[in-house]
Amino acid sequence: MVTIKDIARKAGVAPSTVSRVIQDHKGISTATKEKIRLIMDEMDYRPNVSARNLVLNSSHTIAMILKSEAHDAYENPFNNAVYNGVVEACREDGYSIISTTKNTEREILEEVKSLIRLRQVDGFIVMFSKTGNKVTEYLTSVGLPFVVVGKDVNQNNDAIYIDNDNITAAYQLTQLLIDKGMRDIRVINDDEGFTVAKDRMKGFKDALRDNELDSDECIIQVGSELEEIRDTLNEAFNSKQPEGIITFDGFLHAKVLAALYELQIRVPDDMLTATFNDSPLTQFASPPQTTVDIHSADIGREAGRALIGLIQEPNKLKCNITLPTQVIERQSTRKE
Amino acid sequence: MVTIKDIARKAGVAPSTVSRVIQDHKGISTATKEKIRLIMDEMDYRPNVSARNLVLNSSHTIAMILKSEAHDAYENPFNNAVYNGVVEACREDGYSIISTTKNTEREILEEVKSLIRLRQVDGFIVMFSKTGNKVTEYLTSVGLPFVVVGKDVNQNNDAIYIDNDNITAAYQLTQLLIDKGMRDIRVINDDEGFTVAKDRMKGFKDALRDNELDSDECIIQVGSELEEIRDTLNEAFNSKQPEGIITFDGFLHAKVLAALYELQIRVPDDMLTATFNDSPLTQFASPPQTTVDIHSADIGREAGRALIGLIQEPNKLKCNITLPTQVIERQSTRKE
DNA sequence: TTGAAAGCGATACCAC
DNA sequence: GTGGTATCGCTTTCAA
Repeated sequence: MVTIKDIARKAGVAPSTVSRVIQDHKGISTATKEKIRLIMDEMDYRPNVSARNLVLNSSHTIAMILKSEAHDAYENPFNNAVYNGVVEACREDGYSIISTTKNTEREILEEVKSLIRLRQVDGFIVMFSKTGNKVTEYLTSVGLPFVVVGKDVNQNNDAIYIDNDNITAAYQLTQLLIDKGMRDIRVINDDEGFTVAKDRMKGFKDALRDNELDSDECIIQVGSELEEIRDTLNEAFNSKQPEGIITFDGFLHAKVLAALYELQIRVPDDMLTATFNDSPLTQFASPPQTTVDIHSADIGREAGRALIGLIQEPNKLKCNITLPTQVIERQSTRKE
Repeated sequence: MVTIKDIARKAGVAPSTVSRVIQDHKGISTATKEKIRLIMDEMDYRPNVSARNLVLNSSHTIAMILKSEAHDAYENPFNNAVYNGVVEACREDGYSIISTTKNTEREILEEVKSLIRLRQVDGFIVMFSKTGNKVTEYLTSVGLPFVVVGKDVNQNNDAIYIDNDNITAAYQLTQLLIDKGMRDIRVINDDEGFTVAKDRMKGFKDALRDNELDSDECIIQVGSELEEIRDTLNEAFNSKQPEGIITFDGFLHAKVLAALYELQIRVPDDMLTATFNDSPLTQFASPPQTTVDIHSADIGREAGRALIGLIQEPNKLKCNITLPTQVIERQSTRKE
């Protein structure tokens, strides 16, 4: 294996000089820089990550923290897509990723603390946004860089927040259904706690209000089990079957569709359906679903880049990032 | 940060002794072992990974190599599930993972070579099995440990192979359809090259033969685009519409279902459908699909464990691992 | 603008 | 059984 000393010897300079060239240090003549770069290329030199990490006391590793049932987390295409985006961003700069899931905030906090000591993580991507988030509070207090995928609830200037404009997205999706002549539209959701759900709810209600539709009693809260969902829907539809439904997450939506199938409700003939977070689960559903593409992989890529930027330059200005959304209409809202 | 020297000082021993205790070295008295372990606990000592990697010239990192379009690879639930299994196995031993996808074997080979130098990967998980696999040949030649997810095509004793019994699984799935009275069953597949497809094909044909059914002309080869699939199926069904179809991969199957929907072929009323690789895509399809659960996450876990075992003990006997499969019947094959 | 040398934290060889 | 110490590859002062 070729080391920094080999390069130095061949170039007739000291290892420290080579090290400076690697870092494009100002104060090294262009001549030597070029000479040494050439030799590094020739010898196909790659710096040893462990050695560098050791002396810099960093791990070149970031952690991605999810909050949910482990099983669900890894099956939900949204998380996978974001993860892949993060992977991409990390590869560009040679970072590694640790990804963990816990169910409660307490457990997450433990994990975060242990991660900080145990593996020397350089920063965190927190995959959820909530008011009174203990995890972000803790990270702020210890001063470790982190970015949050979600909304900046209380204008936290210690971190970068990556989000879509979920209010507008939900407004547009709802408007699409209203434009189809739907008057009775309901929302299906499984966890009210997250900011993303609140935003989507707001967009939904705003759209109803602007179209002078009533927004009372149009929220259906469900669990995560298929049978449970089916029964809840069945009961909710008992008095009056809505003309259209919007689910706040694509993964949940797949279960809703399976439930509708069991209830013998046909899409789009009996009911229009639409959801958020486009993925194969919605693209290749039967029928393919109208969704809001929130560009999950891009969220991940931006989150990764932002975090790495923060790690390398902790004092840089922390500006939040809002990614565009796009309503994709498919057959689930196309009644002949 | 507490280091090995701090422990040594507090215990009144040399750093080397502490190091030996960490490795549970035989030749250290139980008394000192216990004493030092206590102190390590008290001081909440964690070995520095970078330092250890540096001196051991290892990276504590394994690579997972996929062969397909990047986009597809990360959307296919099978790959994600296997990956999660690998993650779990790696976490147990503190290993990190690099995952990459390339389209051609040439590109993969380049990536592998570069990975070996660039990041000092300790071993590989090769996510495909083929006859004449250049990647496994190369890895064998350089002597780096690797495991293959797939079938041991030519009794390669230099690596561990993790696989299901795909022949039997396909046989059982086919038999299930035959038991439903289906006589005209077709297979849909997108890539014949992989061993897994060959095995499933054999199981399928064996089942037909044992039931005295004709197996000619029952293979439908499709591409990966939805429109393409729809057109191919439409044409294939033109002369005679089969009574049942089996797709060799669950991700492809989702597209097939979407195509059937467009062609206005109803499942299970007009046609029974079944596939491999159970996932949310098949569980929550409309209708939920009969599938073979190949326990993808377990494949990943076993692959990870096997690889780590190989890394830590390169000369240990390399025995292949066969995981069980399980046919799960759902509504797609239940005609009222 | 460059060089010499100390040191990051852990391991393993050679002594005793 | 245990201790002393060179070593891994790189960065970074301090000097020149």
